[in-house]
Amino acid sequence: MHVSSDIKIRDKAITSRRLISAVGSLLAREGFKGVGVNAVAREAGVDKKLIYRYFGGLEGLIAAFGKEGDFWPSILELAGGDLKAFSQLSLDDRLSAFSRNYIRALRERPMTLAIMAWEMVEKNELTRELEAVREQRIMAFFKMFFAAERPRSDYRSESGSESGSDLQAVVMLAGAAISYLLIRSGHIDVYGGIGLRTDEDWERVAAGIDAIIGGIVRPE
Amino acid sequence: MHVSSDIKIRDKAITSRRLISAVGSLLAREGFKGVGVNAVAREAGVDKKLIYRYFGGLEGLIAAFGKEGDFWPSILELAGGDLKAFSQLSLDDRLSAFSRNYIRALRERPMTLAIMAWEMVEKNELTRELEAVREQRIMAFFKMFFAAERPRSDYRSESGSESGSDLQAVVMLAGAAISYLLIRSGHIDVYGGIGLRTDEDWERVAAGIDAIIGGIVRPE
DNA sequence: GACCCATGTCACCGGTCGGTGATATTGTCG
DNA sequence: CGACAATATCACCGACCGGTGACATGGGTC
Repeated sequence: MHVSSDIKIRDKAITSRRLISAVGSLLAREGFKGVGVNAVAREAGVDKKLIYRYFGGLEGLIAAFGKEGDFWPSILELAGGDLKAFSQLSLDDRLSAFSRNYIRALRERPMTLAIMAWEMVEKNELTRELEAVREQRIMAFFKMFFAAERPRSDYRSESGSESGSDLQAVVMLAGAAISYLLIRSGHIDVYGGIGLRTDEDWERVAAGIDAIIGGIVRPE
Repeated sequence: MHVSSDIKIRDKAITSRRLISAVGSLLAREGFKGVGVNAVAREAGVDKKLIYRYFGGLEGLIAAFGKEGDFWPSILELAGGDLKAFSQLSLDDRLSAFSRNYIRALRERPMTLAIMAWEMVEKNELTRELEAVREQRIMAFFKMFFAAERPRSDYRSESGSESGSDLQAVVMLAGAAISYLLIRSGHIDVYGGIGLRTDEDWERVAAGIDAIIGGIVRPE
């Protein structure tokens, strides 16, 4: 009796999804330390043997989780939701908006922050996946909105160095700083006198980035 | 026979030191995941019971290790070895030198980087100790060399915001960015197209900071 | 010498970990 | 229906974990 296909989907597919999403909720709730074979199986309400049967082990399951989820903000989100409008901003407004969008996007993704914390400590299929996606997206984002813009940009380095490479370094430094502070905000409230809790705190951080960008983009 | 005091020091003192330094070497060699009661005792060649007897447990031992070591660069080191000379540099030269000294100091301290990675993930007596020392030193450093300098500094924010707070935010953002990249350099070779391996890579990072600082300090 | 206490050793505990073989259940198809 | 293969469960393994009680040893004090 092939009852079309409605209720009988209670097999491998649904179990696999249960396991995968168990990784996610466990990761969000307890951090990467809580992600073990036994814990994941318990969380999913499924026998751990199935982790080995369906995914070949925890690594495979984690890799599957990495490929499923979209924990990294899209280019669209980093641009603030409107590519056209974003591309028409001035260079420093673009950079400023990017940093704010980046902060907001990550603050909305505790799971991504958990993975980023994991990244600081070890390498696995999940962190490799996140790493690859991020590197690809951030480079695409940079090339789309900043590198191409360089010819008609209004900044220049006053010293005789190559005028182009610094912008990339500065953008990535800003990203690194934001990432560091966001990850650490999970365990501390203040870093070097800078608060890491409230919206106002993060506005101060964003303003600091603005100051940096402002200085870089238009040295007058 | 109190044989002065030469060989008979084979007691509590030496054993405690063995345990403490075992934490250090284990941390440097295997990262914080390798620091457990059994592993530390094995590394020290001592029974683990003594960890409980002498330190009240692993937490106490780790706290003792934290108080012993000087894993955080001193103000002197961050200033480049000569406080007077450093204080006589121009503001942007001071900031530039600071970022380079900070990078070098941390690159020379893999154990400190291991603790900083640990910090990203959980809180314990060691990370609390490092956190306290760092917060104190970095604030003292900032106040000593930058905050006091503010009155006669030559930077200003063009928008109407308070002119002072930004410098602190920018300095801490630079520190955060450097910390992030240094910690991650343990597991990846490139971040956002920026290399994290060779001296030249780190020189590029330092140059990026210079560009930031240059923009901030003299917007004209 | 006898004593005592600090120091160190050993065996053992309960619990959790990752991993696996045997077995029960269930849907599908001939 | 009967047979079969996929799906799921269960019991169990050895290894390691943090933690502790019982005991050996040895050095200093009276």
